[in-house]
Amino acid sequence: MEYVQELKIFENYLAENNMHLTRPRKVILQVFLQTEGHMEIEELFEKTKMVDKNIGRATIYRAMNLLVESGLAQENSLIEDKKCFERVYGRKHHDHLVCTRCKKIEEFHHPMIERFQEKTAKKHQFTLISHHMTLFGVCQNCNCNM
Amino acid sequence: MEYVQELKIFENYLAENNMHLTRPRKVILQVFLQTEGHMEIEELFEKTKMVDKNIGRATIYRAMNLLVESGLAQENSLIEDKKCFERVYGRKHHDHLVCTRCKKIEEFHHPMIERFQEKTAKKHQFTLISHHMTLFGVCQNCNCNM
DNA sequence: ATAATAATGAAATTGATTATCATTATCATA
DNA sequence: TATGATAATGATAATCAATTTCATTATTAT
Repeated sequence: MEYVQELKIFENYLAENNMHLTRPRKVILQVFLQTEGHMEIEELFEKTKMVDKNIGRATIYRAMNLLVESGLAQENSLIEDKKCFERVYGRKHHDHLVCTRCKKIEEFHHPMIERFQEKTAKKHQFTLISHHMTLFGVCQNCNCNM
Repeated sequence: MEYVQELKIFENYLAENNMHLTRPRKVILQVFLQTEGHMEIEELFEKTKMVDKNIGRATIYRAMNLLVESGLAQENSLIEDKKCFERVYGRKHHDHLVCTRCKKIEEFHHPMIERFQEKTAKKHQFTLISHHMTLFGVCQNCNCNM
């Protein structure tokens, strides 16, 4: 079994809340961890079906919420009107750059922006919890093929 | 009739697209312009009902899309799972700071952040079109009453 | 005034997500 | 390792915002 750390975190979270590490949850965790980048429910549903075709969509929704609550996953709102998840444990914080034509997603991190966000929050007397920042543009490839 | 500028912009946009400035559209524009801050469809629906109780929700949805397309309105995703609009014509660009407890929304503008966003896009060879940036935190008032 | 066409409102539809509920699985305890 | 209390599951129904459909009405160029 790979992803020992993540499994332990999930187990702990479940135990703390009197929940069980069931087979479907194990499968969903594995599929989630093995998927690169951003993923939608439907993609996870298709992939879990390969492993166990009995796992239903509702269970995916439920399990993904648990993964977010346990700190392993993060929900992004990159896609309009759809939930979208990505790994967060063991990965550095980053924001996103989305090509509005081909939908390609790139990640970036800008420490100065983060610092200014902190300062802005302080100036408004807010205790900063998190932020969403997404830049929308046209990538080089799409720019050339216009 | 107030908001001569805005009305002219809307009229132009409609004319350019072979669409008509109808009474419902006029009413919706007025209600939209007279509403401060951020508004949801339901709020606009209630307010237009005061002026003309026959205007339906579908017409509000359709008109708001036109207002966005004409550059008078902007759609924000501050509220999960719901459309949210605000005036954009004649107002300065700004981003948002949302209190996660009382849902209060404050506006801010940070030129340095904007500049770094530009630089980041350039570095990734993206032609920047727009961005979403929202900071989530707890406002002073909510912090005290915890 | 009158065609040609656009817009409307009511109702139906969509599509993602959540809730329900009977059944099944899990696990601490005996 | 059996048992019973409880949690989880999957199928299905329900929800809810948003969109589409469509017969009717309004608009505008002529």
